[in-house]
Amino acid sequence: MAKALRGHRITSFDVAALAGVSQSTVSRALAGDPVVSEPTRTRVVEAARQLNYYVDENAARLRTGRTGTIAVVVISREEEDHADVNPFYFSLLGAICAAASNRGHETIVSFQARPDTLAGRYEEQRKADGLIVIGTTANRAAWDYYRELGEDGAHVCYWGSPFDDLDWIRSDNHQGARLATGHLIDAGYRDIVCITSDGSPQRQFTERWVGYAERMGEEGLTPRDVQIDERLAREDQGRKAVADLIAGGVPFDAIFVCSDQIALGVLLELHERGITVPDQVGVVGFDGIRSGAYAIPPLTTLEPDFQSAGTMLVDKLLKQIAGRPSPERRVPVRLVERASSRGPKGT
Amino acid sequence: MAKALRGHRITSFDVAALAGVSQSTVSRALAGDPVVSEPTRTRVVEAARQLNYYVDENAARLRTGRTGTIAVVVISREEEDHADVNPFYFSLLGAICAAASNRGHETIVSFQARPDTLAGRYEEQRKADGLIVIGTTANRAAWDYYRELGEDGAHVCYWGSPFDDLDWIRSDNHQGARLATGHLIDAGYRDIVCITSDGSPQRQFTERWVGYAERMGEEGLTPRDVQIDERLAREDQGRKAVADLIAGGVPFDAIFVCSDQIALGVLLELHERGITVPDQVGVVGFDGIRSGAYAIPPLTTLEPDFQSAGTMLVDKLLKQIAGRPSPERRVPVRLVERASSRGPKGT
DNA sequence: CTGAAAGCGCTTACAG
DNA sequence: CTGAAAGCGCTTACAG
Repeated sequence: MAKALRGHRITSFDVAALAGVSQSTVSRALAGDPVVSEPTRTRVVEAARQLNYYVDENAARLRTGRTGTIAVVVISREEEDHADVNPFYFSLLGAICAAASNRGHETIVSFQARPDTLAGRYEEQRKADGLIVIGTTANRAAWDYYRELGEDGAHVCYWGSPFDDLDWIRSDNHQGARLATGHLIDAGYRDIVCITSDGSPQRQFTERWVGYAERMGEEGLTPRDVQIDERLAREDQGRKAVADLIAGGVPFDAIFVCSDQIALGVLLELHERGITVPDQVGVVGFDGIRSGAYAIPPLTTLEPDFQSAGTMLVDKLLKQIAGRPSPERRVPVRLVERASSRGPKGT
Repeated sequence: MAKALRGHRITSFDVAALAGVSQSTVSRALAGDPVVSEPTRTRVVEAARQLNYYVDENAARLRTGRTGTIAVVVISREEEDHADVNPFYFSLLGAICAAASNRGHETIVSFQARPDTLAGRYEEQRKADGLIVIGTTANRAAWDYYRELGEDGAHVCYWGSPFDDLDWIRSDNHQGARLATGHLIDAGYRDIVCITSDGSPQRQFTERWVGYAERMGEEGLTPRDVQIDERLAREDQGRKAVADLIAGGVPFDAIFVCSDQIALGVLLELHERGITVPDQVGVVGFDGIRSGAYAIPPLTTLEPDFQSAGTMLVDKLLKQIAGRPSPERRVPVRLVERASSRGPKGT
């Protein structure tokens, strides 16, 4: 078998010779063309097995023009190490690869950060049929680059795009924020603030803020926001927001944080200041990253259904390629109750 | 530009016509062949830019036989969700993709878990020039599958292989374990136990145990191990090991845990039993996963240099493909001191 | 149901 | 330094 890889390459002609049929019949038989008779197919398959033959995908793709491949780009911050990419995107990446595989597609993956090395001409190079872009919205240069790609006619789908007009999938942020806020209210918290950002390109934060504010209003409570400093690392954004909140002197007994990564910083800062969670202050995050389960204390959060997220992204892209519309945009989220927030009052 | 993707495909013949040269000159010019004169190259490059032309990689690969692509397989447990893959492997995956990109290679990524859908004939299908396998050693069927691939002549490199005879890269486990043990000893801990596994395929655990035992011996201390139950999830392995340790009645004041994931369970169990860390018991993990930084308390650990790990894996594979030997096998690790262990005595 | 032939778009000896 | 031509290994009309 080593010979098959190292020496003369086995082609469909070799299989044809062994099976006693023509090369075109080999191609049809292995592609599963129903026009081939069953006895012939059996002979061909057996010959291919004996010779350890596999179709050369480059030749097949050159001929058909289809690649059966999806490119996935993970955008990170320019200064960020690859080991420090938000684990949320790693989980999403895993789900996308799995979903693509379920649909019979290969995935080529690329981490992109520096504006001078952005790459995405996958379709022009016939490396992929389309592109899924995920990752931080903090890297504006990257988002502008991929937006342009789409305008040039490439097939692209996004997770949580900063641009509303693109083909995107997002968490059900509105419903999730309502769930989080309702959960805190039910637990007896009243002075609930929201750590968010409305100046950032991160539309998801705005959507979460709106859901929170809406639910607060329904209860006759006043929504109040603390804006993060986008220039800091996520964790430090959380620390600083808590410092700002306390410096502002407005009383609070719970915090809805629009991102788990930021919430981890919030928990650290509260801990260091001797403020006990969940007794003095309840905290709820958003995203369901696994670090939350080991935080001080374990973080209540809203977790999107990653498997659905992967499948929806892949299916949306495949439909876009096929020229069919796909209305689905929102991934369902569920509340994961942990120790950073009390349970419903009286429980 | 949209036309370039949607309508007639732009080829090197179109570029040749616009630049007023032959198709072969276009190919040479864009490939950077130094035989092409500078004025000619400039004209060709400009024509390609105008037409938004990119080389069809399928045609190029068919012709050259090289793919410029590395396949990366992440093995997970059969029952495991893709969102639950050990974050260590996600960090490693990011580093591998980055390193491959630095070497001018594309990466196709696949998550593999179920034994009936294992896939890896990347070279036979001419999808990649070689394969890097990372992930849990708990999935024995998967490791056997990829081992066989290598025996069939495929180019494969592994992270932390259960098989010593394969071409692998691992953390410098021996040195790391010595660092961890020395750190605990310096802090004044004496009854230091090691949570590990010697029956498992995970050779790295054995290597860490050996380094720990060696360092203990040098200090005249008795090494003692607690074996994990491989059937459990990593976190539960840690919880159970602590329970076993306490049930055994042997005194301990520090634990060196051979994996961060297991250590997170250890911390939770100690916390729930009211055992304070680092005062009553010091804890050190291994792997440098980011969740450790948010654990109760933040986990002291040994972190491999992920960037080196990615580069070493890619370079080892490329050398294997080129038929050249590569002696490098060990990735340097550094001690990351956090609150789960005291500092050196008197500090 | 099967076969002979064209052609996908490149790279690279070969010739000049 | 540049061009004409062969050929990589398939898929798929077309013919029978």
